[in-house]
Amino acid sequence: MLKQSPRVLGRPRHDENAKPKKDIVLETATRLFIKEGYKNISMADVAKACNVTKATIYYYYPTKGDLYTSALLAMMDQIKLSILQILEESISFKDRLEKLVEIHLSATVDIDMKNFMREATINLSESQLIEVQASENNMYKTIEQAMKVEMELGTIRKGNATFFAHSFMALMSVGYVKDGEGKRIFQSEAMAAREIIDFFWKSVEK
Amino acid sequence: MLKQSPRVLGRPRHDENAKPKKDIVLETATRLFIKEGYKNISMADVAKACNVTKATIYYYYPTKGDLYTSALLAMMDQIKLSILQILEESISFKDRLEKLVEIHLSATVDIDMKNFMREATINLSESQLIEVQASENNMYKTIEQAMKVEMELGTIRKGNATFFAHSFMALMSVGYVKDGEGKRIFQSEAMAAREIIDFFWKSVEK
Amino acid sequence: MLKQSPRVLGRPRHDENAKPKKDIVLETATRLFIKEGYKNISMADVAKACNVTKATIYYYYPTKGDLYTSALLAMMDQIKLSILQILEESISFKDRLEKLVEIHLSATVDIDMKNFMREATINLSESQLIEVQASENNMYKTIEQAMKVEMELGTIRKGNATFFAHSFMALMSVGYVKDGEGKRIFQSEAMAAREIIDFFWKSVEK
Amino acid sequence: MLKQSPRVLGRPRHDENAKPKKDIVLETATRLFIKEGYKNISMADVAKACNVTKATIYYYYPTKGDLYTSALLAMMDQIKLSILQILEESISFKDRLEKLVEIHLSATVDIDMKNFMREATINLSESQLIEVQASENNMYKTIEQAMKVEMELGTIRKGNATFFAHSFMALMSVGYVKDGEGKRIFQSEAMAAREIIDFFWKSVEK
DNA sequence: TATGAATGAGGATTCATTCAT
DNA sequence: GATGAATGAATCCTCATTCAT
Repeated sequence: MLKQSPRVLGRPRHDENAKPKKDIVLETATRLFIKEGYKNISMADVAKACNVTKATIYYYYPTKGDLYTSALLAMMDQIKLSILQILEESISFKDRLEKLVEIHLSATVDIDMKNFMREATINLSESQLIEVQASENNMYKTIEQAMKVEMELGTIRKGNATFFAHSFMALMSVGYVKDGEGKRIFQSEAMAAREIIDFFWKSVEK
Repeated sequence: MLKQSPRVLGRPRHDENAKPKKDIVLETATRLFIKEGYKNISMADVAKACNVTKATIYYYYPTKGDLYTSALLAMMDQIKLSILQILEESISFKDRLEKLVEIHLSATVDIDMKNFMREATINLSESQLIEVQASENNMYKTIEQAMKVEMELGTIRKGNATFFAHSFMALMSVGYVKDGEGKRIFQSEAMAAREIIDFFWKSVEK
Repeated sequence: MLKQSPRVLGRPRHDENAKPKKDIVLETATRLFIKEGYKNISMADVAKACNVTKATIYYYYPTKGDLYTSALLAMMDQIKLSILQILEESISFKDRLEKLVEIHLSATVDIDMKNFMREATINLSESQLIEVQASENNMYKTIEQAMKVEMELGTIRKGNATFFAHSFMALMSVGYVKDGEGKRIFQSEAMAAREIIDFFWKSVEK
Repeated sequence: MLKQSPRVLGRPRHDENAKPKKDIVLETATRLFIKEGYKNISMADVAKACNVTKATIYYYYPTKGDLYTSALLAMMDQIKLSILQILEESISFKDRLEKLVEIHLSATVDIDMKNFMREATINLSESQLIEVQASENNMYKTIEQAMKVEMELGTIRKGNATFFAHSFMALMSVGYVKDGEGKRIFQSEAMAAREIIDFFWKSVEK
């Protein structure tokens, strides 16, 4: 009788293409935390979604708070990067902002920073929280910096750049809004971006 | 050292001046849920804060979800009422909006509707969720309606009133923002309101 | 405008036909306990089914155990009475037994005495248990007595009357049995009674 | 006085001679459920009796219903096996039945299948109940099958084999009966078995 | 007679975390 | 590296019972 699944003997060669397990865990956890929040996702949930055991996760991330911290940092880092990239393009500032909004609305289900920061405040340790806050601040500073530059260039009126940056992010999140019947109020991300930036621009133009 | 006398079983003697316990529970729970969110507040926490036992809370609210639902409904109702009241005053629309922002920034720690709705989505039952969504919708409709009226009156430009309403609320919540060092970016609620409405008004004026 | 439901003023005349509340409670409780057992029925369940408050039940029955005790006693008493009545009829003993079986299979969903006695043993106080056991014994003694009489009369063979009585009751409960597909193994109570008594009779006839 | 050393966290050192904890839990739970029933035994009771924590039990059995289901299945399986074994012996059918009864009366405190099935019906989930019912059916089918064989062989009269099987089990449980004073009505399991089978045999012999 | 309000004790279940292997 | 086995503390919820009215 034939053996069912013939496997090569000995230690399996490491699959070069396989992602390190640590990264799989982080990505999976990030996705879950975004969807359901810190308290609604258990370490068991993450483990199951990764097809590993809880102990494996603890091997890489000493506490749940650390995993959450790592997830937030990675996420913000990525957002910051993508913001930087778009802001560097050589189209008008207004067009850059519009592109930024469109891409973000397309890329994610409502990543609400305020939410993550709130959960961080409540659930993380002091040191973890400081890390996360620094990263968030960094992310906002990126936009703030761009606002300052454009103020200097005269593209937009002079004003409180921090306030402008936060207003921009706040308005961006309106793109996700659904009305009373559960329908998006915009037909596409592109249209949402257009309307949002038109609105924003009126406030900041000279 | 004196032992604290343990509460007694049975119906307590009624104090005419006392607030109904059901209201105390609701108010306390609302406060806690606002501060820490659904999952971070246990029924035991609420009970302790009310100085009653858990069973007492269950006497009035059959599940934690029901308590949360009631808290949200009451809160939204109150917000809606206060919005209505301010919007009815006989000062200019811009001034009414400014007053609205100032009062809300003063009255509460960041009541972030998006947050509550998110927790509702994740944690409530279908029927509870529907109730809460209806109430939220109602609240927004109040502002939307005012926007429509002012569009007709020609005070503001014609546009998507739903979008205007949500943008207004989104910008309002910028008033709570703190910068990298944990300092509020506005010195007072009045100043925040002034700046926010100036910003908003540029977007909506004719 | 008309008042909605005009009621007669003053204390309502006591409805002579209305059953005393105490009896309603007992009957309702008995029905529930039979269907679901002691532990699966809460005082709240009973109260709800009676349309009164828990406190009302406690007004009549000082503890849940007392309510259960009363329910069992009433039930056994009634069963004993109906047994006595049937056994007194002037038809052959075999026919009396058959009638007894048929009537009991028709009257109730499987009233399994062993079950009640077990729950009594586990949940009742010493004194309550003694009462119930006495009553159960009494019920069995009724049948036992009949067996003895018939032994004397020569209708059935001489043997252990206690054993006969219990065998009779055990066989009676086979009438409720369902097979693997959930179908009753007898088409009617009458047929069940016939088959059961035929079976029993073979064992006890001379 | 010595404090009992608290159990330590984490995976305990493995003792080769020790029974798997999963089995210990199942056996203990079975014993307790038999004695006191589903609702009267809490997970804490089981845990205490096993000298493990509740969490350990949940590690192996995801719900109390699952534990009960497993316990019933194991029990019925064992009973079925022992029935099969005895029925295969090369002594007369009547002797085999007698042995079967004697062994069961000796082996257990009144394992009342009807009781377990009732608690199952009330407390288990649909799917759990189906499993248990299948297993119970299987157990009865074993006896039924033997009855059929003996009918063919002419050892007993032809009749409804399902009814015979259930009657047999019903009569067997009479062996546990105690009279009014709490005394068993038979002096020994052997005598009970003898009397029960004599009784049963009269009903089924040709 | 009847009830509304409240409690203390427990019961099922979840979860972050630990540790020997 | 990765895991299986186990825990302690908490969480939501139920329930028998009590007592002023």
